[in-house]
Formats: sequence, C-alpha cells, structure tokens
Amino acid sequence: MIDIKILREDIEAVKERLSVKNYDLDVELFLSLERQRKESQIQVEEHQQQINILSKKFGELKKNKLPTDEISEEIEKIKTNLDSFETTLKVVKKSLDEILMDIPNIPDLTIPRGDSEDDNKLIKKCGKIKVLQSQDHLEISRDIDLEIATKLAGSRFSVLKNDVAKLHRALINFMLELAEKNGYDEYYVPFLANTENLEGTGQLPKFEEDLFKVDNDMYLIPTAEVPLTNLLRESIIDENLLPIKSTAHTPCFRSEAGSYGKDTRGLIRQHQFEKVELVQVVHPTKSNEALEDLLTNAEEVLTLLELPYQVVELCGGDLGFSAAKTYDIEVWLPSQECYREISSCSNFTDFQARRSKIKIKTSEGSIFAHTINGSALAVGRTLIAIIENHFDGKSKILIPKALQQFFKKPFIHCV
RNA sequence: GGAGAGAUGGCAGAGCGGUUGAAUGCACUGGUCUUGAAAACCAGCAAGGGGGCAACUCCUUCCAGGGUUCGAAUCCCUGUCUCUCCGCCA
Repeated sequence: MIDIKILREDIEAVKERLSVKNYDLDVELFLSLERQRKESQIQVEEHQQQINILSKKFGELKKNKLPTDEISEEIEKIKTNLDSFETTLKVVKKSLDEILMDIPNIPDLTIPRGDSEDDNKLIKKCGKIKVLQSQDHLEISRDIDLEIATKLAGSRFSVLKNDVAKLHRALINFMLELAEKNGYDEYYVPFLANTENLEGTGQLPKFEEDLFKVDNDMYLIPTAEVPLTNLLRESIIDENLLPIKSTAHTPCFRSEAGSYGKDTRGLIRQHQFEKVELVQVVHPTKSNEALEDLLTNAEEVLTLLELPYQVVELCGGDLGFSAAKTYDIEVWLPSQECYREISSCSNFTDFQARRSKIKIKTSEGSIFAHTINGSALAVGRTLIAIIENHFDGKSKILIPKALQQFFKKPFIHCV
C-alpha cells in the first residue's frame, strides 16, 4: 500500500510515476472521495466532541441531583445527526481503502519504461555456456513422471523418483545451507496462509485467481515470501536488530490461471514447486543496498552449481504489483536455447511493510521498514538447468562439485 | 470433544460504569553528578487520524465485531487467539 499522504500532497506526480508501470491512476475519483472524506470526518468529529462535552455535563448534573432531561434530549438530537455522517464516512473510507489497496507500488526512479519483458534491461551475463542446445530434461531423464502425476492430481504436477528425486532434495539442502552461511535464519513455516497475510504481502485482494483457496479464509502459499515476511507482521523492531534475514524452503502453489498452453511441457511451470526463499527486512535507507546483497546471494547458488545465467532489471511494464524494483535471474536452458527465469529479487520499499504494519523503532519515532525478497532458487527450474546443462550428451548428468557433498555421488546415470 | 481462566502501552502488570489514554515496575530518551562508565537523582516517553500558517486543538484506539448506557478498558452477546485441567489421537 502506498502512503495516502503522498496522494494528498501531489497526486499528479504519483500518477506520472505509476504510468511507468502502465497503471492509470484515477485522479478525479480519488480527489472527490477525499473531499467527501474530509467533510464527513470533520462533521463526525465535531458531533462526537459535542456528545463528549454534554456527557460530562450530564454526569455532573446527576452528581448534584439536578434534572437531566433537557441535556439528554440535546444529546439524542446530536446522535441522530452523527449517525448519518458516520454512515457516509464509513462508506467513503471503505471506497478509499479499496482504491488504495488496488494501487501498485511506485517504481524506483531509475526504472526504465517498457511494456513487456522484451524491454527489460540486461545487467550482466555470467558463467560459460557449455551446452548450446540439448534434449530437454524429460528426454534426458526417465525419472520425471508427469503422466502418473496427472493421475494423482491433474495436469501441471510432477512425480520425481530415484536419483532425480534425490537430486531435488540435495538441491534444497544445498540452498538452505548456503543461505544460512550468508546469514539467513532458517524457518519452517505453515504452507497455508490466511487473507490478512496475503493482503500484507500484496497477493490479495487483487490476485486471488492466481492462488489455490483451501477454506473460507485459507490459501496455499504461492511463495515463502508470504509467511516469512508476515513473521514480523504488526510488530515494531528495534533498529539495532536490523537487518533481519530469514529463509525457508517451502512448496509453492500457483493456479497459473491465464497461462493455459504456456510452458506445458516438463517441469518449467507447475501448480506445485519447491523454492528456497530469502527475505530481508531492513531500514529504509538500506533497502537498495540490501537488494544488491540479496541478488548476490541468489547468484552465488548459480555460480556454485556452475550454471550460466544472466541478470536483467525489469522494466516498468514487467514489474510486479508490489515491487519498486526487480532483478530477474535467468538461467540458460539448452533445450529452449534461451535464458529462463529462475529467481526474482525485489525491493518492495515500504509497500508490504505498510500493509503488514512492520515498523522500526528509531530514536525519532517509529517508521515503516523496507522488505526485500528473492528466490535462491526455484528448485524445480534449477533441477531442469542441472540436468540440461550438465548432461554429457550420452549417458551421464555430472553433479557440480559444490553439490556433491549433498548428493553423495559425482554423476547420475541416465538409461 | 468436555470444564474453567485469560487477551490492557516496547515488555511486565494494575484498573472492573464518569477528568483513566490508562497506576506501578522495567526498557527507552534527555539532564544532574562522575576523569569516563555504572549507580543514584530529576525530567520526558503509546499509536493512528483530522483541523489550523502557527501556537495549538479535536477525534479514535485497552484482541475483533455487535449491544446496553447520557457516558464502557470496565456490563451483555458473538467471533478469534492463548493458558490450565480432563478425554481422545499422534
């Protein structure tokens, strides 16, 4: 949620900056609601004040055994008026709140304009592409079974077995231990989240169709960002404790509504996938720095796994709802002969913190924290990248050195 | 599942119908003292919002939502969560 104050102060400037995200802010609507809010609020408060004053008087009269009929009549009259102003205020406030919850985060000043991922800015390319093109992971390994998964749950699910299942597990351990080494506290968290939590991180109310709803007020988490960030919901953090860095491995559940027919083959786009997530909660002056730091942490996973990748900075049109700035890390996939997203690292500035009420106590009072998060990494896609980039072209998938202590074997035989 | 108890400021914890936005302690901030620190002492210290150029002022908030009342942290109802005991299951 953006600060309503900046809308009151200079709404045109906000409109201009949101246009970078291709979001069209309805200035007229906001201003008219805001005008109504102000009017009714002043009325409500004045009436309340009257009642407060008269109530005190009433008490005194009663104490002195004096008649109170006149005063109660007066109060009654004021209350009737108050009721109607209160109703108006409630309605107007609700509309304003809905509008506010619907406005995306303001992009960082440096964000380039652009409509789609084609306009993203290449930051760097790292690692050497050893395999220019190859068979895809399904052709290389028989231990990925999508057909049987269909039987279990439907399309866009997978069953892994034997060495591929173990490789998958080894990757999770490898990533978690690396995160721990980089100063993140490891958490095990619920895989269900309630509405409040999802509003806090920005998935709700706008993107409900992307989620799996389980019960009245419960959803399967689309990312560990939700529980990890919300660990600090409604809390005030002493600034000396910053930065707070947390990590968790969780499954992630996404309905993938609107992506019918896209990436239907293989593990690339699933309803359920594993991810190791990194989250930082930092002082507002440190968030840009923290984003670079977190990006480095995510890149390290790829480097150690000897996977070629590139980093792009998202243009305005590709930037997510809650993000002010995002770097995507894209790994080379030989079967597709292109780079595909494997991590997304974003600075959410105070957008999530304001929604989740995560504050920092400083000597000048409390302020909203900044939140940063990113995947390190999406495990399923990492699995694909390893299989395809480290396949020797004949019969073996070579396990990168850094992973061998977790996988316990130097290669996987493919039959 | 049954039976009780509870939810109050950063924390602990009083208050149980009327200057109580809330005693007290701890923490925190400023000051005195000290070579420096600690201790001691003095002072300040909840949040959110509105109006005003400003000094300032007003409103709201004691888990959430309803209700009673001129007036609710205090009484009633509902929900959520926590704790204790019993049962059941792992």
